[in-house]
Amino acid sequence: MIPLCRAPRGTVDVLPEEQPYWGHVYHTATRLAKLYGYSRIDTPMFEEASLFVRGVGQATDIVQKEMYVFQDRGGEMMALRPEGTANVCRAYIQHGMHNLPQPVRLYYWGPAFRYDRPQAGRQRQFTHFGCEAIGEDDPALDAEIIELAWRLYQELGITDLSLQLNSIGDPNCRPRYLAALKAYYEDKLGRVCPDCRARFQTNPLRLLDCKVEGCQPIIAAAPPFTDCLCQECAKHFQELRSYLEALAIPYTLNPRLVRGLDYYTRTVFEIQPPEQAAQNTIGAGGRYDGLIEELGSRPTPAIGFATGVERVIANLKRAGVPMPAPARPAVFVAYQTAAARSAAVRLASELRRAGIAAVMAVGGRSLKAQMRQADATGVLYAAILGEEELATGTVMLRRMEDGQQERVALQDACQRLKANA
RNA sequence: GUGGGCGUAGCGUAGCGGUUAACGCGCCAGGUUGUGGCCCUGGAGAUCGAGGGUUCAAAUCCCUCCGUCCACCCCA
Repeated sequence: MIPLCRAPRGTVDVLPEEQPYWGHVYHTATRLAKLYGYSRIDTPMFEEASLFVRGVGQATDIVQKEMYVFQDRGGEMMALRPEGTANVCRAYIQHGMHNLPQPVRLYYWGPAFRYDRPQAGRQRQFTHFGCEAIGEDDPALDAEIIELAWRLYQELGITDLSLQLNSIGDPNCRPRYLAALKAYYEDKLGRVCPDCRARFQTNPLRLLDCKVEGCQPIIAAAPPFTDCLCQECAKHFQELRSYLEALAIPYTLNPRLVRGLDYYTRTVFEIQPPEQAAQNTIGAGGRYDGLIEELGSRPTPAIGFATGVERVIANLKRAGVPMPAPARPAVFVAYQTAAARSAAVRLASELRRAGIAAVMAVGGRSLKAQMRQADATGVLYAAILGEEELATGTVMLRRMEDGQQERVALQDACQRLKANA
C-alpha cells in the first residue's frame, strides 16, 4: 500500500526554498548556451520506444532495465525519454536540419526518466541540461562543447572539478581494440570478479571501470585505447587535446573512461567532483558520429554534452556556494477593522499595478496576528489601514526593519513605497 | 534486480516491555485601550509506517510487507 500523499519513488518536489538553486543553474546554463550560439530546442518527454532502443542502444542497461515503457491507447509502444540526445537527433532529422548551416547548435533543459533504484545522486525523474552540435566532426567543435561545459561549472561557482578525457575510437579501430582487450583478459578471467567475467562477454569496454578492488591491478595493466586508435581517430584526439591546452582547460587523460551508451565514438569526457562518491559524475558527453545514420538518416557527425541538474545543485551545496535570497514581497497590507478591508483590497491591487509586490492579510485575524505574518513574510513595509486612516484617506507605512512609520495619503502610497522599496 | 541502515506530531529528536507517548522548532490564540521580531501563557497537531505474532501488558521483542536512505549494478 503506497501512501497516497507521497511523491512517487525516486521523484521529488522542488520546494520554494530550493528554487534559488534551480534559478541560478537555469539562468547560468541558458545564458552560456546562447553565448556560444546554441538555440533552444524542446522535444517531447516521451517518444516511440524504438527511438531509444536504436539510439541509446539495445544492449545498454538504460534500454534493457531502466526505460519507462508503456503502451498508449492506440497500441503504440512509447517510452519516457531516458536522456535527451536521441530526441534531438530525431528532431534534427525530422525537420531537415541538415539543410541549415552546419553544425546545428542546440540546447535543451527538461526532465528525463530512468527506472532505477534511487540513491544519492540518482532519481527516477531528473533534469538534464544539454547541448548538441550536429553536422561537423572538427575537433574544434569537441573543444567548444567541452569548454562550454567546463565554463558552466565555473560560472556556477563549482571550481574543484576534474575533467576526465578519453577517446574510444570509431568503427574502424574499436573492434581492434576490443580484440586486444579480450586477448589481454583471456587468461586472467580466473582472477577477476564475477561481474567482470560477465562483462567480458557482454560489454568488454566496461571491464575498464570495474570498481572491485581485486580487479584494479588487472585494469591498470590493460592496454589503453589510445594505443589502438586508427590514424584518423588519433589525429582527431591529438588536435582536440591541443585545443584544450590552448584554452587552458585542465584535463586528465583517463584511458579507463568508457561510457554506458552505445552511440559514443571518439571523444568521451566526464566531469567529476573531488570526492569518490558513488554517483559523482555531474556532467558527461562525447562524440556520436554514428547516431544520426543509425536512426536512418545520412551519416552525420555530432558531439554533445549533458549535465544532471540535481547533481549540480548537490555540488553547489557541497561547495557552499551562496545563493541569492529568494525574492520576497515588498509590502504586507494589514487592516484594523472589517470596515477597512475593502480599502485594503484596493490598496494591494494598486500596489501590484504599480509593480510593487504586495500580499494582503486574509482570514480576518487580529492586527497583531497580521503583523506577525508581515514579519514572517519578510516584507520591507507593512501598510496598515485603521479607522483613522480610513477617515482621513491615508495609510500608515511601517518600515519593518526598525519600526519607523509614517502616515501618507493613500494616493501617494505607491510612489512613496516605490521610492523606498 | 541484490545487499545493509532507518521508519515516534509539519520538521528535528527522546522514550526501547507496564498508568492519559515527552521535548525543541514551526503553527494558532492570548499577554486589555489600533501594530511584528525577544519574552511569558495557553492551544491544535501522533491510529508511535502497515499487518500479523509473543506477552497479563508492546512505540518498545519476533515475522511479513511497505516506505525511505546508502551501497552494488549502471548512470546525469
